[in-house]
Amino acid sequence: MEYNHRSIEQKWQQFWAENQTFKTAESTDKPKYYVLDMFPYPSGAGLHVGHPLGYIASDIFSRYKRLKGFNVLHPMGYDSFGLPAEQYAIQTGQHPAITTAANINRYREQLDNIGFSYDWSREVRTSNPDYYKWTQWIFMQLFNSWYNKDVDKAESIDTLIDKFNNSGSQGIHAESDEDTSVFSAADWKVFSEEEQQRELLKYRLAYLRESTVNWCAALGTVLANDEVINGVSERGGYPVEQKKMMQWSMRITAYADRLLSGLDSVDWPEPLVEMQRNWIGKSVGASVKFPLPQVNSEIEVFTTRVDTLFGVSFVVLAPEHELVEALSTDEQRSAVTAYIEKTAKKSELDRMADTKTVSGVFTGSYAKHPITGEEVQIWIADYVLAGYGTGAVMAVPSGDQRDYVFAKHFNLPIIPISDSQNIEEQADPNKEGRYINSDFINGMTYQEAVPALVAKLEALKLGKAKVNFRMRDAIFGRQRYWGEPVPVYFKNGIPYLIEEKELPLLLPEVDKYLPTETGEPPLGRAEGWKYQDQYEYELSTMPGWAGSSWYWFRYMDSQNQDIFVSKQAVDYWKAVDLYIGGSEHATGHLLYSRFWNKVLKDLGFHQEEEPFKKLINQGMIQGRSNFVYRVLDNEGKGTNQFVSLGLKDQYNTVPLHVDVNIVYNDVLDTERFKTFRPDFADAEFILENGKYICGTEVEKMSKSKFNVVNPDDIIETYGADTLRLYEMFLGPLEQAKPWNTNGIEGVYKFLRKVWRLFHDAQGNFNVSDEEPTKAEYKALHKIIKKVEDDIERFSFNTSVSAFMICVNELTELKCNKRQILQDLIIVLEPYAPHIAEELWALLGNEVGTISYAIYPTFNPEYLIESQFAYPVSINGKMKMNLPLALDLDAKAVEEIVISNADVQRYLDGKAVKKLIFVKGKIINIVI
RNA sequence: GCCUAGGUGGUGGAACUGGUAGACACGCAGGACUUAAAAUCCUGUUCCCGUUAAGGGAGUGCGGGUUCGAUUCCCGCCCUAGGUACCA
Repeated sequence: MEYNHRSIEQKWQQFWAENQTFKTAESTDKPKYYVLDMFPYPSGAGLHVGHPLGYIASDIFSRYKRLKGFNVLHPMGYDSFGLPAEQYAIQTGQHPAITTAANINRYREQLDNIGFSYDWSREVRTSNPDYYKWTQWIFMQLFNSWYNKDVDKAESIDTLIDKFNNSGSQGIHAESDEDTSVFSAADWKVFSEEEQQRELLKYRLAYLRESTVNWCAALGTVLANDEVINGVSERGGYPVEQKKMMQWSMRITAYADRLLSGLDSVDWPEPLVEMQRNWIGKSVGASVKFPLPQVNSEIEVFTTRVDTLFGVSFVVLAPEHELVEALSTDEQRSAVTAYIEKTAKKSELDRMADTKTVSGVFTGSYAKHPITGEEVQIWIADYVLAGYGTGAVMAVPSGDQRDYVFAKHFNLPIIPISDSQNIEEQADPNKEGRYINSDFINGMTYQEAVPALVAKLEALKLGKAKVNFRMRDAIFGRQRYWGEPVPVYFKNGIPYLIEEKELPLLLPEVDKYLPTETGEPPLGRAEGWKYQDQYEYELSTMPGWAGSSWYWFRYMDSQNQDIFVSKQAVDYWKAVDLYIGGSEHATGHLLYSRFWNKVLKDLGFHQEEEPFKKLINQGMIQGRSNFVYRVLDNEGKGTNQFVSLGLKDQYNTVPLHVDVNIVYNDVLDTERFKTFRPDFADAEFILENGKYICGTEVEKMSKSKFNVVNPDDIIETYGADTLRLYEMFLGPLEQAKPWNTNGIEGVYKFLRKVWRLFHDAQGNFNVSDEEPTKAEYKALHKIIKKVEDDIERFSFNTSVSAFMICVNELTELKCNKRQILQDLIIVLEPYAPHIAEELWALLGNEVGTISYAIYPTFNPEYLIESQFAYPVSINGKMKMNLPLALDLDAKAVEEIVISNADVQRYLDGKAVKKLIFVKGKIINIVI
């Protein structure tokens, strides 16, 4: 029988499912290993050939680890709350749960076709009440916690209440809102319930506060910062505006330092680590206050260069700064108002795009320099951003290029502050010289000046050392339907948690998935949706990232009804050892997950500071579009003639996308093309060499470009094993690459060769029990070593090539030895599990047990080179085949006499200076 | 602008700590088997010179450098992709 991928693959997929071959349990006699894929959002379009890339890699790794004797946890699930299902519901009225279930079924079918070794008994779906019960429960833990800076971790809110009861707000070092009150224990005790709750809310890790949010009117919801790309929504590309709203937020900024330092302990790709570092955006500097006696206030600025304080010649406020109104003098008021109106009209995008134009306006007021007391002008300008730092900067034109340009433009003073500065053409921020024009730090170096200044400012209570972060707290509510309800109700406008035994708080039914007439979120439509029939529930739902911020815990113990993960399970599985997914989650999911992981650790639910030890980003698979060229007539209208790529320049043509599935190796199947669209039925072709060659272009994979390739189609034609091997063969895992089916035949041929090697001409399984020869062992042990090395360093593409070489060698040797095959298929199993299982069974092993086999041990003895002639170069130049049976001693090279006549001619009487050995062989003689 | 990754045949790519550059595969050309096709197998395939061959020369984005020897290390530049930005 020929290699029949259809029957083999169907048989084993069914066997694995029926026997639960990959079901995992905690085991004490094997080390554990946790391999996780980023779970997919099940979209209506199903999987295309790009999606499984990372899943195949993780499956290969999981299967390999099993063969290496590890107890492997390799689960899969669905991130099933999200916008597309809801948008579809708005259009069609179909409940998102129905759409989602259908999409999941489709995904599952497609995943099963590829032959993954997932333990499906642990599947999670974030939209299942059994699952989101615990998402809500974790929210409650966050609501019930505060961050104690004294011990640098989150604690139960009860410990804070105790402190308030004992000593009031004194001596509390917490991450909190800015506007916390100062009170004594006695004050606290007489606070009303409402006052107490309002105060506590300022400390909770999940809190409700009036915040400036990214409001997307088109989507009818707020968005987190990572969901806004270049001023438009990540999903849909709709405009986003800044708006003040009461919103749930997560105090992720409390963890900024730990999120940053934790990056040093994980094995992640450098670009990803860098992205998170930039996102967190730590800058070390000082905050400095410029007194405003005229309004009995002060302007606080943040600076990373407090040493340049005496170079300040003016102060700049963002147009949105709260003091702008009070500081505008009557003469300047109209100019200021006009400027604010002008900047307000500019969209976020315009403001970012236009960094060249210098603009700003004088407020008419002056602030006092904190040390010299001199008056400095206060300006407003849109180069200062309201959202970063304090929304105000001290301008040092000699040291900062933006300030320099601004000062030049408006003719403001530029004060040199260092004897090493050159400020003829531009600002000079160097820290090398000694200070001048700088009061008491004159003559000091940078290292001396900074602490001196900070001490002085602290003494004056006009400044202090400060660390500033770019990262903001994460907005946690969405004004949408298809998400987790927030387990909160309101009494007198104060949020309270519902009781734990009420969980899960089920998502209620609504008549429409749109906001209410009064502009409330869709949950406002739910009838009778009140806590204990009297208190209003929170109407917004949780954001998309809620369910994905803890799901790796649930896989450890997915059926547990009492807790999100049992102590026993989490003590065994600990953290994810290998996580594979796309880099697009760098500042979203991967940051939020680390945050929740740390909170849950602080609260004592597990021990791991970081959830994902090693992370690999698989590169995106792009589409590769094919084009046909339609010939245009004299009036420029399309005719029925299509000209092949190589001849198109002789005609006036227009390119048209053509379905890549009717193109093979860029040659168009002209018959199928005629049925591609009705108006192509009588198409005529101008061929080159009897073929129609299509043009190509790399684009995003999308239906409208007819370049979507469905894995099911590939599997139908070539089989899952071929798909798995080919996706790996395509190139390095981490590299982005276009999908191109052109080379797939080579991989398919390889599998057929393996099959034929162990079958006779009649197609009967045929192995020999003879002892393998040395050459056969060599071929085998080369592949054992190579695949092991490759998998350990995630270089899957080179393994596939090595397999091909191995089988070519064995075919050459006509080797069908049982002992060779037995080990060969174990090595092959991670990549092509179906054919491996089949051959394993044919060899007479217990059916379906190859996954539990032991990876063969590499024996280096088989790889020792025999002493034949090989090329040697002299001074790295000429090469010759040296029949080297010479007994050479590298220590005494000068004594060496090389008798070979050819070599002597080249040596020309010169002494040998050095012999270069590589892997025990001489490869170069230096004379 | 800054950060990160990368630039190798007609194509995808290989070369792991500096050691025969182009493995493996696709494509292409020629051939075997076949009435024919499919399938399979064999040979060739970086470029230039050389009638075939033997042989020689050039060659890993560009220009230098270190080394007996550089795709690999160093310096300067060009280009591509991803991220990020008046971040004070």
